[in-house]
Amino acid sequence: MSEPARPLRRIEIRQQNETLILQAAEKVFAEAGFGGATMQLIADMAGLPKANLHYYFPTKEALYRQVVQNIFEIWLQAAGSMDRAPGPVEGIGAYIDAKMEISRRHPDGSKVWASEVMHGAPVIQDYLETTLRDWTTGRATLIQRWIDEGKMAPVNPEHLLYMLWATTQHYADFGHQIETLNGGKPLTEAQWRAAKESVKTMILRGIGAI
Amino acid sequence: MSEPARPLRRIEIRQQNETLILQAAEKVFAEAGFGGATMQLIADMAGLPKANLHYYFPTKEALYRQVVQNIFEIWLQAAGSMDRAPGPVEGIGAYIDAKMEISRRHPDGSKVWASEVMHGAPVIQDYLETTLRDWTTGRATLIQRWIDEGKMAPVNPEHLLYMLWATTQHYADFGHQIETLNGGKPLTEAQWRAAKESVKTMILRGIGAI
DNA sequence: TCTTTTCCTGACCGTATGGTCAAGATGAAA
DNA sequence: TTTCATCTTGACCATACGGTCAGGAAAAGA
Repeated sequence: MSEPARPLRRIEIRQQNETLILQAAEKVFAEAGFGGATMQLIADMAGLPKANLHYYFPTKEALYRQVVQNIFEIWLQAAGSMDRAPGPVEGIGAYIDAKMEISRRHPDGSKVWASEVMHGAPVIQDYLETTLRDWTTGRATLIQRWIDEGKMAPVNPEHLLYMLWATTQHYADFGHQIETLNGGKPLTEAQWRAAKESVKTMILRGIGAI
Repeated sequence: MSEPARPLRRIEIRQQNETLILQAAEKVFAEAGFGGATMQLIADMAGLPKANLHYYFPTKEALYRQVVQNIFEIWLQAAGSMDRAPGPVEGIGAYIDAKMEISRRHPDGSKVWASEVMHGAPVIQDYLETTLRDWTTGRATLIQRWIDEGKMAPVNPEHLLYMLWATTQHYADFGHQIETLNGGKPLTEAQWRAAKESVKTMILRGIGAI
């Protein structure tokens, strides 16, 4: 029936349980918000006793912090897709693809991130002021270069970035609304493709790149 | 110093206190989320004893529900700005203006709305399925007509609407992030104008209307 | 004025929550 | 096998929360 059940090694135990807890936590935090989430609920979803959660993560805040940081890592990964591109069509196109894929694969993470920022970023304010700000100014410079090279229309780089974030993350954060308007059914594979294409076409044409 | 302090009439008292409570509630719900908000905090912010809140609103849910409904009303008002326009430039332009103005004037309301939808719209699901769905299909038809009349490129109307919502509401929901990237200062009057223009230009060009 | 209705609020209650702890179980090391 | 470090967990605790209530204050009506 089940696994041969070889006794797990220490490191395996730790990693397995931490992953289990973090996955459950991401889901619960996304569904209920930080204040609405309870350690008991996360524990139940992870299939562990509540006291065990506090063994791996001393406080609810610590657990939440880890969840948010993990999301930021994913976010940073996608951020790289914009570089090493000869122009906006490839660079911004790839970035939209990557961010749409995140919205599809990690909707809970995206919601936790949105919630965190909406509440004033109490936990990741320092990231906003360092990593995110650096990334943003770097990318704004890149966009400005493309503009100077005549590869796209002279748009405000910051507002373009905001539009990219807003539009792509909307498919995760407001996924429930989209699903409702889609007759109560999640977007199909084909609909996701259409969404990506729509977003890419409208934005790339909007910045005069195509 | 202060007012002559004519004793308030019943109806005045009721209206004044309800408004006071609703304003405080909107702020607290936006800052802390439904789960993180406490009746005590709302009461303190409104300058009333907690028991008085329960006199006007029987439960926390009832108070929250009223806050969300008020936001939906504002949302619906802006929704009208898209009609009675000869084409996308005027219609969508006006809609963007209206929604950007809401993001600026009612950022807390926008956050509460976003939070509500992100958590699966437990309170306003029926609105999504009725009013919002009707409005959306109606506007999609309007956009399709503009496309058929050759006034804009053939884009998917639904995804255009999502982009409009996402982009405009981003300035409220992620206002903290934008403020941080703006050197920690809120957008100035001029920056808001620039934001509006950027959004309008990029989207209207993106749909081939200009 | 007297009566009735509405408004106000301090004190209180049951519950649920985040967090603790001590004692036991289990895998690693000697 | 024996010893040690890590992991597990039921029971427990202090606190904070949503909500109640009784009794008084104030306005409206007669």
